[in-house]
Amino acid sequence: MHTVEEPFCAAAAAIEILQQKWVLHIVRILLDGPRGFNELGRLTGGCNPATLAQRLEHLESLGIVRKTVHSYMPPRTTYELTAAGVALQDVVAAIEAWGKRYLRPAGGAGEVVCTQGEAPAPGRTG
Amino acid sequence: MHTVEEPFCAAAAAIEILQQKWVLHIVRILLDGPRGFNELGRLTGGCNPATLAQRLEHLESLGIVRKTVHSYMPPRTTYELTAAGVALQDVVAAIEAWGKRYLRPAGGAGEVVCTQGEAPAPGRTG
DNA sequence: CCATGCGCTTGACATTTTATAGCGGTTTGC
DNA sequence: GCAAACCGCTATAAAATGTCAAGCGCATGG
Repeated sequence: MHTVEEPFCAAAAAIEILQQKWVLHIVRILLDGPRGFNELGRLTGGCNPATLAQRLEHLESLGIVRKTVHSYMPPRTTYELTAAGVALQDVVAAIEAWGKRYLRPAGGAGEVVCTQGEAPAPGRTG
Repeated sequence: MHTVEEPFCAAAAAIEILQQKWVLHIVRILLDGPRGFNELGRLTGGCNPATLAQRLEHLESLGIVRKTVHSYMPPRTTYELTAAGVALQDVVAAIEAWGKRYLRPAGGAGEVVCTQGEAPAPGRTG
């Protein structure tokens, strides 16, 4: 679609994959162990089957997720991370660390970053 | 929309913010220094003004980005990261490291993860 | 037996992102 | 001086994407 100026930016390329809706959630859940399709959908926080199937297929084609069919009937499948997928733990860990440090439980109107140590300014919105 | 089972998952909350389209790109660019609106749009790889404005406003309300209007006329505004925003460098760095390690320049049919170095398994990535 | 759950697809719908044009004005080029 | 380009940013419609609800074929639990 674009990306014509830079030869290859690893960060930008990785971001393109990870910023897709639900991807980071999927990885995060899978980091905890193999999961089934519906189980994964629930654990991600409610990813619908259509999107989940597409994300999973994409991640599988990328070699980040591995799909294992244990039996067609009754249907029993598990998704797990490959080595490349497990390596994303560093990313998820960094995100979680950031969240723990700068995000507060959110009262309801969206998350708010706590600018502790920052914002010497008098204004609000911190 | 959801999140009813867990009291507060920092990782999930942070992911909700970061997985929005262009957010990670914006942060990545801003990590390199303050930028103007249109400049930012170009550097992100072509984020359109409508989305960019919305993302910027959201990030600002979150306290991740700080907007500074130097002059209304001629219009001169700069966006830069707050301390919370700069802290995302760890996340971007982790993403970039992962990308460098597991992503290859992509021939054209989408990026492909290279499972080299890892995967002590006998078969191929499957 | 009937309801439920499994993995996953389909189709209609809602939300999000995109492209394009434009505002008011200053700067640049000729 | 005038036309064009650019600044930050908004409006609009169209396209892309994500969501919901239902369901297939079958095994299990009440």
